[in-house]
Amino acid sequence: MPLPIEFYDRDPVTVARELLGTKLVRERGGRVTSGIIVETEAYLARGDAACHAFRGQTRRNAAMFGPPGRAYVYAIHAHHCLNVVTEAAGVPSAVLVRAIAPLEGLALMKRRRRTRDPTRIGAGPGNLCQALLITRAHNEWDLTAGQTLWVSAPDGAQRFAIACGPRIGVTAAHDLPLRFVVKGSPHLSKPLLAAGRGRRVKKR
DNA sequence: ACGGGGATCGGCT
DNA sequence: GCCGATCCCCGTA
Repeated sequence: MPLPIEFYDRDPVTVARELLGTKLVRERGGRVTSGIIVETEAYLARGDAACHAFRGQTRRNAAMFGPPGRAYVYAIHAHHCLNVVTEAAGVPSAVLVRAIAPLEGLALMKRRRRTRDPTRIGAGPGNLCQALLITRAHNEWDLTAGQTLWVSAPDGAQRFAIACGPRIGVTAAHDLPLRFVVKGSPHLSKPLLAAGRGRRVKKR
């Protein structure tokens, strides 16, 4: 069962934390590939200079201004990144999915990624989109419909620790701990920075 | 029409 | 750490 719209219609920090351990599923031509989400980042509607919506709505970020539970997919260099849109329409927040632990369709994902190492298949937002064949064609896709691309609750109950730290690859608002990971997962895009070990701050 | 930059990745030093 | 690939999008004119 896909997660319902109510799951997404909450603040992005809550959604980012609760997405950990859920299953991201891609179906194509009767074949399923999927993975457990192990790393996310929240992008806030207000006061977050790193958020794509910070300077208002454009054609690129329009999905973030739409209803919750839709995909926001954007291209960067030769890669794609998948976000889930959070909060009500008009409140432009989202959660970036940064890493998955591969689950179903491992052989197919290995072929798409051109690697045999399972820990590198879904490690990174561009990499997981390559593994699951997610492209800009999925921008604004309704993730609650349970077709082609969706998120579902994990099959069984599981316990894990959540850790947080600064977001990857952003210079603005680097002090905010808006990156969330399943502690100790071998599938993370990068190790979590220890407290006090963030990006060097310019001295004066 | 043009120029610059980016929520990345992988390879190299 | 640094750099290049590679391309879409955005701001400016």
